[in-house]
Parts: sequence; C-alpha cells; structure tokens
Amino acid sequence: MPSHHSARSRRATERKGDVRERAILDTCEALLAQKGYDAMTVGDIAQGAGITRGALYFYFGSKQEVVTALVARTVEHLWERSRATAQTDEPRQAIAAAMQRTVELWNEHGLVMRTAIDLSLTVPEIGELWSHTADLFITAITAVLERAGIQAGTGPEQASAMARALCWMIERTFYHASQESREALQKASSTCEHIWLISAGLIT
Amino acid sequence: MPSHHSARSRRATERKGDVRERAILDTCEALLAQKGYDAMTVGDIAQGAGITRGALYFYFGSKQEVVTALVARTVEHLWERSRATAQTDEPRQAIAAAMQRTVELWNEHGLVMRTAIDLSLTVPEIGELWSHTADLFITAITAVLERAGIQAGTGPEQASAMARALCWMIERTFYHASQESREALQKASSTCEHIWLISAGLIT
DNA sequence: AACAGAATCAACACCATGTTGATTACACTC
DNA sequence: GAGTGTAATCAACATGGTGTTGATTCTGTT
Repeated sequence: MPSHHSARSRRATERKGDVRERAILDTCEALLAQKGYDAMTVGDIAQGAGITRGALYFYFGSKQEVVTALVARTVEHLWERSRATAQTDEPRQAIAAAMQRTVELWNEHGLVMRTAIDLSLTVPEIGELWSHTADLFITAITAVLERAGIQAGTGPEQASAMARALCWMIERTFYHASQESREALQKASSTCEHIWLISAGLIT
Repeated sequence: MPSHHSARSRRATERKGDVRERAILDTCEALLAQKGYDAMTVGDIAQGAGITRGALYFYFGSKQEVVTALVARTVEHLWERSRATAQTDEPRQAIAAAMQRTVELWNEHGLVMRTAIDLSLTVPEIGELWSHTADLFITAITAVLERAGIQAGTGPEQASAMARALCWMIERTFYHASQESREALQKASSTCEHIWLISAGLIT
C-alpha cells in the first residue's frame, strides 16, 4: 500500500512520477478502447507506458486501482463541467442545455464512462464514484421538473422518482448510442429530450 | 469442442449428463448470487455440483459458456412468458399488463438478468441473447405507442426511437431497483408506468 | 561527498484457467 | 452375460496473468 496519493499535493517542479502516472492512465485509456478491460493486461499497460510491470506496481496497487484512477480523473471533468453550467430559470432552456452538455460529455469521454458503468458492480470504488455522479444528475433533473410544475416529493409519481428514471433512461440510451456513432448519439439526445419535455408537462 | 449441444434433442430416458448439466447451472446461479461472477471460480462451480473441474469441462468449454447457458435458460423463460401474454387492444391495459409482467420477471430472475446485462459487453454470445430480448420488448412498446396515437416511423421523436429509450429506462431502473428490494421494484414500476403513459399521451 | 527517498526491474510465488490421456461406468447388441 | 462403443470421470500438467520481494540505480539536498 503505497502512500503516494496522500501527500501528492503541490510541488514546485513536477515530479517524474507524476509524468509516469499520467502516461499510465493515458495508456490505460487507449488500451481500454483497443481491447477492453478483461483482455487488457497489466503487462500491456506497463509496456505502453514504457516501464516494466514492477514499476507500475510502484504507482498503483492493482489493475483495478489503475482503472479506478482513470475513472476518477474523468469523473472530475464531469463535475467541473456540471458546476460551470449556469442554472437557467426557464425549464425548456435548462433541459436543452443539459442535453447538449451531456452529448458533449459522452462524445469526449464515452469510453471511460461506459467502462465505469460496466465495472460499477465489481469494483466498489468505481460504483461509489459513478453513483455519486448519477446523484448529481438526478438532483439537477429533479430541480427542473419541480420548476416545471411537477409535484415535489418522493412518491413513485413525483419529481424525485421520475428524475431517477429519466436519469437512467439517459444513461442507458447514451451508453448504447455512444457505441454506434456521433449521429446516433445526437439522435438519441433528441429522443431523450423529447421524453423529458413531455414528462415535465412542457409539451403535449 | 464437444458436440453435445448439436444432437441433444429427444431421448426416452433422461441422460445422466442432463442431470449434471442442470446441477451445474443451478450451482452457478447460486454462486452468482453469493459471490458474483469474478469471484466465482470454475472449481467452486464443480465442487457445488459434486464433480471435479475436469468433469465440468466435459460439459462446458469454459466458464463463460456455463454462464451463457444459464442466461440462455433464463431468457427462454422470458420469451415464453412474452408469447403467453395476450395482446390487449386498449393501450392503458396493455401498459399495465406489461409492467406487471416485468415486475414478476425481475422478481424471479433479477439476478441472472443483471448478470446478463453486465456481461453483455465482454461475452458476445450473451450480448446477442440480451439484445435480441430487448428487441422483443422494444417492438412491443412501439406497437403500444402507435396504437395510442404516436406517429409511426424511425425519426428521433417517433414511436420506434421513443420505445427504445423507454425500454432502456425500464431496464436500468429495474436493474437498480431489483438490487434493493421487492418494494423498490414495485415503486420503480409505478414510476416507469407513469412516464410511459405520459409519453404515449394517455395522461396529462 | 554522502545520504535519503524516489524510481526501477528481474525473479519469484501463487492461483485460476483450460488441456490431455488414461480410466471407469453405462447401455446396447449378439 | 461377454463384448463393444460411447458417455462420463478425474488426476496431472501446461499456460498465463497477478501481485510481491529484495536488490539496484537514479536524483535531489545539505
């Protein structure tokens, strides 16, 4: 159990290890795209990063830890992006903006997001990360629904539960579409937006 | 590559191997519930079924093949059940019936269905089985939507695409709820039904 | 120069998968 | 009921990937 991550904070000059760590994560992302999680071996990652397996285990405790770090890095982006988005008052605009942002996120990070979803069950840490991310989205959707006049509350037909279902709809639809093509993703986005609008009672 | 599955059709008296095969699948299902796919080893399955690893490899070519067979067995049930359901003309009734049936399916086979979904990416055969199953549902949902007056067609806001999104919403919502409890499942069902009804324009 | 800690690697131990070849149980023919 | 082919079984092996260890080299600091 290496103590790296605890005190890796600021440092004037970038440590050599930080470069290596980035190289490892980058390679991991590339290999994930090429061969998928199972087929990708620790040796592959090390080789891709230009070091030996042993050296890799100096930075990360296990294969899962590498992927978890990669997911964490990506998820950080999502949060950042979410915060940056201004909260619009008008529900219709808010929905359009949210969907637009989601398309961008999946276009950029679709691969890692899919991997995160796949590993949520088997790697508890990743499950944690992802469910936290989902909660952010669900909260946002809930707010929009309530502003659109949907009754607040936790009953099965009230804002909170509906937001949850809509969130899963978007996740899964984008998950599949992002495997296809950008066009599929765009089309999927339209469909989800449409259902969201209807559910909010904003169109008939 | 054993030739079992090709000519295993009818036989007056049940072969000993058929019993074993069932025992293997049953054990696999139990272990899946206990430890999950990764933690479950071929040795565990064999032991649970009362045979050695070698014997297991006589019946199945690999760990993945065992799980695939288990998924196939379960999915068979789904299809059967789907066929058995009478097609109602009245959309509201059709939707209620479909959701009711879906709750039952997830109550009975939630574990295997979750595993199927998880392994869809990594095990192509399972992906095939599951996507075929999903197509059945999507077709059924499409039919209901059209009967309720949603415009037919493949555009992003027409019946087919909407049905797909609704299907994924149901799949994912039930996937999560079935990990919680029967009550959660029931509540999730209400929410999904509600959104489906709204999307079909049957309630405001 | 000398020391500390960061970084590296070759070699090893371990465990799960899948394979092989030899052996036993079973059903069916004559 | 002896004989024969096929179904079923298993112990032993080969392979390959993971994670560990201990010794060694680099790099910055005083």
